[in-house]
Amino acid sequence: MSENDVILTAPEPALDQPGKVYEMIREDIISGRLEPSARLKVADLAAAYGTSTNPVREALQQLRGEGFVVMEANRGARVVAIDEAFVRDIIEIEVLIEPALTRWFVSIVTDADIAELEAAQADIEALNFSDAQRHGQLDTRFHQLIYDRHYNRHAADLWWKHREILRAISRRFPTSLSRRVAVLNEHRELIACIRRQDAEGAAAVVARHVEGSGRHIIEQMGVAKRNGPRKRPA
Amino acid sequence: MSENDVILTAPEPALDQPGKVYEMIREDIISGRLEPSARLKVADLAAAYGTSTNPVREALQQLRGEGFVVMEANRGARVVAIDEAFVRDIIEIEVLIEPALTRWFVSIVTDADIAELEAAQADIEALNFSDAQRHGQLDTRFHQLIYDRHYNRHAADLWWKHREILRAISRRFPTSLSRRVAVLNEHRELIACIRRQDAEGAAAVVARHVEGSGRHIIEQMGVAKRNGPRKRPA
DNA sequence: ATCGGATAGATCGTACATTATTTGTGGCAT
DNA sequence: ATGCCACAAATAATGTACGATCTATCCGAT
Repeated sequence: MSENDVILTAPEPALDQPGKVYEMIREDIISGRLEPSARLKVADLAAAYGTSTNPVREALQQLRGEGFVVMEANRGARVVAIDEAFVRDIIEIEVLIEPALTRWFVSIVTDADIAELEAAQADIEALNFSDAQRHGQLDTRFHQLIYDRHYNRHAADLWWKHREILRAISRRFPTSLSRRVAVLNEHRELIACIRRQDAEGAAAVVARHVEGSGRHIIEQMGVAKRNGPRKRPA
Repeated sequence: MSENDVILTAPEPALDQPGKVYEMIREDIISGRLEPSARLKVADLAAAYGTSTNPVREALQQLRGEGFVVMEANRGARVVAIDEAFVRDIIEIEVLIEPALTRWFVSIVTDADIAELEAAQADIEALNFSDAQRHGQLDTRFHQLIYDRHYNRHAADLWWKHREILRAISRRFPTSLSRRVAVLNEHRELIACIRRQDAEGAAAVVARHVEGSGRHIIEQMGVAKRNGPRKRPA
């Protein structure tokens, strides 16, 4: 087994429903069980997921189309390599899209929406950073409340895809205390802007929020690299 | 054969190279030979392209990941349906991305780049609308000169994908004279802004350019619809 | 050090089994 | 006679198996 082969060992529970291989591989990429740049051999994956090679190949093709997997002719598939440039590219796009989605949300927001946002934010604050995983879920939910309302499904889906990628990356690194505090403050600011119908203000906060999130991830990636490439957290 | 089945008849030349089925189907979608919402039966496609079902299935999965094809479980694949909302969604994203890409281009542009842009524009004007197909190619090339220089491959690739989709749609409708004149003017304005290092001006022109293009396509779609759905141009 | 064969693995093809959906049919009750 | 439900056949997607072929990579012989 070479340096970065597939590392799935547990033969996951057999699947019955069609199309599930795709979801399982996708989930394993997003959750980090399949590391960036890990080689994806169809035979190994088929064995790991308890299917034949054909569904695996189709799943990989779909993931390729979505950008989660890169394939070279006759050289097989790999999980997409994630470096600083990759994160920066995605963040730059989000800095454009998220403020636009937010601006529109402000124009249609209801009291009930704001109440939901505040409830989500309260959940986050109640958690108080005790569980990074759960925190990520709640944070995603907070923003989802805003973006899922938008009529532009393409933009919302794009956000979601980027979000999942970033979540996969973030999971591999710790979130600094200062960043976590900033997240809470920015959320509060955002709610305040929305409440007073300040679309531009909300958009500006979101832009700052996304950019800060990206900068933090890139910094953490740099730290990890300087500490030497490692397979597992020390 | 039901109302909207696959309409490819000519068995295209046999393919030898791997991965070509994908490109051929993609090209047939983009070129309009496979109409929006056309059903894509793997057996038919396999016959049409002279291969077996397996490569076709994988190609469809990849196209699904890229958004050119939609699939329902156990119900097969269709070319993505294209309506006004679809175009509007894509255009809204491009209105955000293209100005950003342009802004950066202005900051790194060289005299040689400007010369290339002017040459491309001269080609377009020399053509003088005599060939709509060729015009589209040249127009794409013009913008590609700007966007391909950008370091953000994600954003540039996204533009390219959207561009191909829009090209597929545009091909089905005529471009009005007034729109064609506007395109030329906007290109000239854009070059002027770039030449004087006016990043904001260039971004504004591009935003207007994209929005105008989108509006025109949507209008043409509306016209076509009011004239009654038709399979072939009268 | 370079060449050439051996091997691993990807790609593609064929054939067939399984499963889901659609469609058609017939009986039954109203 | 009309409408509705159950069941069966047809259609097509999905999954399995296996073999052929091609490419890249590794390794040993020159």
